[in-house]
Amino acid sequence: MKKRATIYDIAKALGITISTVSRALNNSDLISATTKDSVLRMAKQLDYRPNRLASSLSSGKTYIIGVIVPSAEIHFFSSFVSSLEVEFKRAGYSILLYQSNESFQSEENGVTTLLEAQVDGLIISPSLATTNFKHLERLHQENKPLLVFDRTDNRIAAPQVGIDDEKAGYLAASHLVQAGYQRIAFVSTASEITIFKNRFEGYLRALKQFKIPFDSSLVVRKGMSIDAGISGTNELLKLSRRPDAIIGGDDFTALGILNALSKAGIQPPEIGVVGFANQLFSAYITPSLTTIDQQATKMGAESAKLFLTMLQSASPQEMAEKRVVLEPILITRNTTSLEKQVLD
Amino acid sequence: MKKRATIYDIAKALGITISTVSRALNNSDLISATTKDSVLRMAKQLDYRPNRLASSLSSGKTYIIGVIVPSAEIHFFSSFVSSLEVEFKRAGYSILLYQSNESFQSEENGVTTLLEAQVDGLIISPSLATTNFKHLERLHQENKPLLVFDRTDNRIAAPQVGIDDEKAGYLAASHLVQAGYQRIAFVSTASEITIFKNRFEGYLRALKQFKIPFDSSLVVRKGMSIDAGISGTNELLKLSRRPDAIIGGDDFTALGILNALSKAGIQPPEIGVVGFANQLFSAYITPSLTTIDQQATKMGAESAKLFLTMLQSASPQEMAEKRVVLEPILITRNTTSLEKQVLD
DNA sequence: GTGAAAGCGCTAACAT
DNA sequence: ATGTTAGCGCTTTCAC
Repeated sequence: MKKRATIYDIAKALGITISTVSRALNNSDLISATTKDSVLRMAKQLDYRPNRLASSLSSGKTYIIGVIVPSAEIHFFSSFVSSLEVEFKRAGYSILLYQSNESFQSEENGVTTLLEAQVDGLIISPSLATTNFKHLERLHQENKPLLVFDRTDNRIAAPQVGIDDEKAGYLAASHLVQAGYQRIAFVSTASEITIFKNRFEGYLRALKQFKIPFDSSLVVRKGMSIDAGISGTNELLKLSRRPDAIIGGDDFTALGILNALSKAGIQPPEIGVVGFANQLFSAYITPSLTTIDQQATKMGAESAKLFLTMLQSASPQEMAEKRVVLEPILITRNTTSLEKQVLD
Repeated sequence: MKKRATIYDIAKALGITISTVSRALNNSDLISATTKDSVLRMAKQLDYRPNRLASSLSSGKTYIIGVIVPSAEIHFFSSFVSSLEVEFKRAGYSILLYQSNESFQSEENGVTTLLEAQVDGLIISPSLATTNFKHLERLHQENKPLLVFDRTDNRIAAPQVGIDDEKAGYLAASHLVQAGYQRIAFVSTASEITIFKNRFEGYLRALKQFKIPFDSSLVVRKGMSIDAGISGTNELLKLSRRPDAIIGGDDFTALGILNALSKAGIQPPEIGVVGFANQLFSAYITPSLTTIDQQATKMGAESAKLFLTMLQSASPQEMAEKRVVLEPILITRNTTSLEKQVLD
């Protein structure tokens, strides 16, 4: 295992200095074509590979972006990360990945870890447990770009990319009303996360618009998961005045809802069901699930684009007010309608 | 934006030298408890945060592991990465993520990028397009751990973690035979990737064992995707002697197969269908899909465990022969059987 | 137990 | 166009 060649080795071999080598390697314009050429040639000959660490230490830029997601296993997030990585790679940036696992403390540790690794900036979707944002202020202090996606919250002083969650809730509820449903239940989380509150607001707005009285017994907050969907539905079915439609907090919750309904001998769209997220499976289950698409890929691309401009900017702080709000997309399928669906 | 505190600041404030500070911070045992204490206190007071970059440059260890996957969007891989990240985080390592996007060139670039970032090692599942492994030998040269997962290949000199793919193919085919099917088709990729060849070998072994003649017209190699499943199935249905069961290269292919069968008015298990991967959706589609589970989470955990021991080892090269072979798990569902299934 | 000093490999003024 | 020379912040011998 012989030592890696450094710019010193190139300089020595060529009888020039390291600054010249460095310039040649970095394509500086104040260098002669011949020198540049011989340096490049010698670099290849010595199998030279730059040590980005040394460069980073000296220049202060690592070309690494920290990304914190609740879980990389959730399709929405992996899809987002995937899209982000593609865009960043193109711009010469890499992604250091950290999962908060929906834990606030883990998220704090993540910020620390990534900051110590000297990332050039941080992109995050806060955990469900995150209710204060002090740990994110450190990015400010270090004058490093911070961007929040999906679980946006105006209490965080940073640009944010997400969907219009109020509208998403509205879309879900109004779609159901227009499909003829009247008693629309809502099974979701008790989390104080802004986007979930907003979805609920949208649901309320739709009810109001269509002059449907709000009935709090139709709101169940047991979390978001298959199990939560099942137990929430069972609870709803016990009501003297049952719902005729149920909105799930996400597609997994909706899956649980479908399962519980099926066990009770009810086949949607007899009772309507709407999910959130447009998980891959939602098109393929039977009945296929009506849901709201969150545009993970587009969100990733938009986030990358915005973030790259922040990285150029001398004072990323000034962009803190920036918001990118993508349209939620209602995907109508068989849990709310009897039309034949085709897999695509 | 005042400058971050360094060990120099701590040293100056305390009237001691940076070596002492460094030792105290790193919990060296040849330091007095009082000094250690005062250093820690002062560090906190100055809001000191270590610069891992500097430490890495000096020590040669970054505590960052490069991970190259074909795509972070595929559930198997995101699930693997997620599991890996959890285990590594626990051991103080972070993950630098790179997607090859099934391109050999991109994969090569990935190796370069990660190596320049001075990762402490590399974990990879090679792209479908990867047929030579020179780019991975660089890890050897730098004496850094390399681990291959899932798409294992004995031509790579590195420890490998995967499932027994021959057995997986065998399980799929023998299960079908035992369920009463006789003409079993195989829709997969033409890729020369070892694991796909092995699955096919397993399929052949099952046929042989049950004395079912091999019929090459039942083997379709159009790739693995929903579309490939659809067109492959349409092709098979045109045969004068149709198959009575079809194995798909992965769950998406199987999804396409189901779709094409449904269009042709055929409802499994009339024709049996088996997939690979146990994607999340496979339990929830109708009919639910019989498939082979690849144990992504366990594979991630096993990989992390093995990799961590390699990181301890002075000569990780010596572990190149190490293989961890997980059992593929047959998940029997409704596409091969009429028993009632319950969502779990 | 603590200090002095030489690096780690590169960047970026400043000089020439 | 090229060279000189401080660093970047930390680790790690080697002394004392």
